Amino acid sequence: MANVNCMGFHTQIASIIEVLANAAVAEICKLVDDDYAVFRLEMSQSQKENRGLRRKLQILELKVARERVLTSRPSSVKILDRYRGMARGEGHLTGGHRSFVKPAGHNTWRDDQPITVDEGSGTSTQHVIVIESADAEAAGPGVKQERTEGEKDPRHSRDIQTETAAGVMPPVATEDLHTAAVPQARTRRSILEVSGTPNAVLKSKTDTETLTVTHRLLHTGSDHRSDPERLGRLGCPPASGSEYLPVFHQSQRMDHSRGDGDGDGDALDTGVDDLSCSYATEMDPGNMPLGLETQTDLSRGEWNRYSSSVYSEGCLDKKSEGLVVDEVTVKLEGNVPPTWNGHLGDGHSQGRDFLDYRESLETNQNVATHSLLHAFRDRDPVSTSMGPSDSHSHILFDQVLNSNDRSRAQGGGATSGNSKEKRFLCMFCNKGFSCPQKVEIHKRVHTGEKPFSCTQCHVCFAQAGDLKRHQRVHSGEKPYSCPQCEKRFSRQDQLKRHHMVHTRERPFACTHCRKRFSERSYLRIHQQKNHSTL
DNA sequence: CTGGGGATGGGGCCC
DNA sequence: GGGGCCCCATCCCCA
Repeated sequence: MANVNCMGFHTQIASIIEVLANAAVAEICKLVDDDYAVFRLEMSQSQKENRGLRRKLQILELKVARERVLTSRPSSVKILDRYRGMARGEGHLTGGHRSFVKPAGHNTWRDDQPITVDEGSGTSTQHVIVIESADAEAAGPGVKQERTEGEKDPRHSRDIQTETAAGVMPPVATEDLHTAAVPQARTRRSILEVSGTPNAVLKSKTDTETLTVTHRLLHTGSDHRSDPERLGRLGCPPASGSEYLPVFHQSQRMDHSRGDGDGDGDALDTGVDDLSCSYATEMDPGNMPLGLETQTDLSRGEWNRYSSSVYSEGCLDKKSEGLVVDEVTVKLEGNVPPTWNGHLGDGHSQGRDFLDYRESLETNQNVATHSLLHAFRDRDPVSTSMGPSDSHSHILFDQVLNSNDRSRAQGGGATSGNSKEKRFLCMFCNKGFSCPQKVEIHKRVHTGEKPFSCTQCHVCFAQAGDLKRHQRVHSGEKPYSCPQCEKRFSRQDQLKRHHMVHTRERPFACTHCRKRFSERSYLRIHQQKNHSTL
């Protein structure tokens, strides 16, 4: 009996302890939640303060840049190189690593050639390059100069000021600028290069509007440098030791400003420790359309190649060494066209988004608008490709156009198919797709973007599956064999096509001569040759 | 030798 | 991602 009472007592104690424990846990949770809420509140306040400080910093930088423009002598050619305390990588510009990428096959820089800055070796200098066009005209090509830190050239810490009447300013040059043809700046502008983070900010500023182009590079692993020779191949050289390299990533979209003027997602948020390059471009007040056209000129070649150069750097990064995120962000402050959705960091869009912006400008300013395809055709064919300005670009351009026509012929065009499911439209051809990812892939038809590069033959592909299929060419893998003749094929569709040899199947009949063919293309060729007048 | 047609390789791109 | 279709290029055969 005593044992029974004892057991009951223990049970009661256990239950009490359990209740107390539950209460304690609940109270702890409540305290944690409260503290967490307070912490989040403090965090948000801190973030707001940071944003405010960043804005102030931006304003100050812009003011400094403008003051330098106003106070500098027009005829002077200077480069101001502010040393910010960190040791600059000696030989950064002259060693095996190159600081910018020059398209292969071009020994000299052209006006419209972009210059990709590679600040991946921890350089910490800040360059303010002010270019006024008139001097550039007078001085001729190659007035921009930059010296490594170790050089004692007095021009090292100068402002470059040139003044040209017209032209486009490529982002920046950091190597061998003696050979660089100085771009003819259409407007008076200053270029502020801030080295210290892998962020490159292009700013085109007027009194009311600022176009900020942010190029963010996040490199992990070792510091890779571009090889101009390899860059010559479609602007998409392969990476050694990797099967293929999807260089453009659809992520990071959330980081892009949408032209709302909010600095939350601006380039300065991308990391303080990063190297950044900032270019402030001053334009004639009230001439924003021209200035923006200047920027869109980048998309017609300068910028596209610029970004493709960066893109090429991404290709050079080894897959095994980590993720490479190449991102370019275009930010508009001020009067932003409502249809603007262009940000070069749009995963796969490359310079094409400038076209979108240009299109939106035309729309918003009641300028005679082109169709998207027309706008595309209006562009320099070179800029439609990922590579340098070689003949392949024109081929690619034709391919893009043809593929565009073909895509329409294959049911493309306005919301082909089931529109209720294909509600994601291609901005080029208005074709509908079921999900945004498919649109992104499809847009490569128009942009010519081919992020997947074969490491063995340097051929680039727009889709990963195409690369995978292609690699059987090198591996010799032919998993599909014909049961009739033991002939082997690397692809199933090839086997299927071959199978018609045995079945004598000829499903495609000429309507003019009743001749039959096993493939539609045979029929088409036949009709072109024999019934071309029809 | 030439041209038409067949077979095949391979890229583009949509589903 | 894979399947499938389209297309083009190339080679070969043959009338």
